[in-house]
Amino acid sequence: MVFVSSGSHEDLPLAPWAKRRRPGRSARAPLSPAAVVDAAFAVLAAEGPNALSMRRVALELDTGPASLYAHVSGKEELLDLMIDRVAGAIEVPDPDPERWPEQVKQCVRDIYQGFLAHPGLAAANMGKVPTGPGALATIDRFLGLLRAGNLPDKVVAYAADILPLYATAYAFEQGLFAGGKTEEEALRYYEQLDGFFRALPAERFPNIAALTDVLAGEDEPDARFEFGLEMLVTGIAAQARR
Amino acid sequence: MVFVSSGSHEDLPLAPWAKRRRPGRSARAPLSPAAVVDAAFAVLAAEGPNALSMRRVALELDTGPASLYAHVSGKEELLDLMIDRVAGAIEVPDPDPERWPEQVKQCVRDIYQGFLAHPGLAAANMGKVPTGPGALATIDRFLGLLRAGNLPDKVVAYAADILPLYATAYAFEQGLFAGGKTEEEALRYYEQLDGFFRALPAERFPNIAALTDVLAGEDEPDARFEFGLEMLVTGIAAQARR
DNA sequence: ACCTGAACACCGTTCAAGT
DNA sequence: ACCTGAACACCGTTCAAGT
Repeated sequence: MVFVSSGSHEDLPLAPWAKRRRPGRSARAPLSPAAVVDAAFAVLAAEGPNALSMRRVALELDTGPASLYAHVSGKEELLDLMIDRVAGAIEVPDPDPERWPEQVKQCVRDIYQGFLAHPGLAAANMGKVPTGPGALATIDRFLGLLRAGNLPDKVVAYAADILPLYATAYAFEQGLFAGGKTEEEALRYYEQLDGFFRALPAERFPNIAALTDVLAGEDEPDARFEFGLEMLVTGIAAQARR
Repeated sequence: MVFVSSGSHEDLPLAPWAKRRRPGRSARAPLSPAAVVDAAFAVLAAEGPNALSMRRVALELDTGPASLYAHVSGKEELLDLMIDRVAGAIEVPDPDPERWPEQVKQCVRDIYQGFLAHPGLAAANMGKVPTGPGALATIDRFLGLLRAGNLPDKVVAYAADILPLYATAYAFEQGLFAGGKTEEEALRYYEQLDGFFRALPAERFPNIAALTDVLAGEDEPDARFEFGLEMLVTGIAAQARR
């Protein structure tokens, strides 16, 4: 789990000589966009994506929902700010020609892990062109890495779109699937699903029946993610100029 | 645009001797799960995904929201039923070894187009294992097509997951992007975005600056979709047993 | 059995009023 | 300027009551 936070020190204990604020809003830092985003991450981590509402974030800050709108234009911008932190936290290495395919793959894994660690953001990230400073910095470095693969510019541009889309979509899917399920619940769900597929009439669904075992064996999402990733990166690398 | 409907005849004129119902709920077919799904598709087509609420669907049927719950367990099931129609409408051809890669690609395109034509369903489809009759039939035929590629069973299983995920994610992204935008608005948005990227400081984002032209030229989502599709299918085909 | 009005427990957002 | 209570216009879902 990646911990994402701004540089604020609000969890440090108060120095004894610090003026205590009158209670009402407890001794918290004053509101700011960063504080709102911090609170949103706290809510997300503590109660999951379904609890991530303006009202719940306001509660986290001991205030009413209207107060947030002085620092954030709305829920969409709040999500964008959260996404920008996650995107900005992704570290893209300096290109090393010897390890190029592995470097690209690791970046995509990091995008995947970043969104998987913060369920609810993957969905909000799809269909948007990132314009935040964190995302732009990461994208620029990622473009730099891709360009080191000696690819035509057009392939670089396509790859820079498709690889993050793959990582984001996979994280969205995986996050929804695992979301709010305990280990035990997930196991139960898998068993039920397995039972359902085994109970299907084989004459009507012959291919499902023939593949039930291997379809059921897919409780390794990582292997499936790697399978698709390997294909995409291999395909991209194959377009290198000679 | 794909038209999806059940076999009901509700748009036929009433025969003159047919008993007119007392007005209150106009002369409509009685409620049924299929009628609810029909109404939901009508709302989606007329007002887009944001309008697709239980309440709006109920209004379409001249009734209150509570009435829907006699035929559908909730919004999630309604979406599942809608998805099952879209999935069931996808036609998977009998395998033709000579045209195998093209056949697979066409199926993925059809999934993409199916979800693109019904925005809002792509998001709801992610992270779910399909269990409806329409989707199962399509999946079975798609598995049959994949198996004709002489692939190891495990590759068939992975491909059957990743290809629809790609199509669904792409449709989700594209649908969000295009969603509710007129042609003119979309063009304006592209211009603004182009302006934004050109205004970025080149020394801080050198790779974005170097690629602005080719990044901006990406107003051809179909080409990008095909680029990724080609890679995935080529990569899958390459795993055929010799 | 099927349908319904009314209510419950939520949303995001706005706005006039406070300090 | 920043914050707030209250309200507005929505949600999905439940439930007792109708027919």
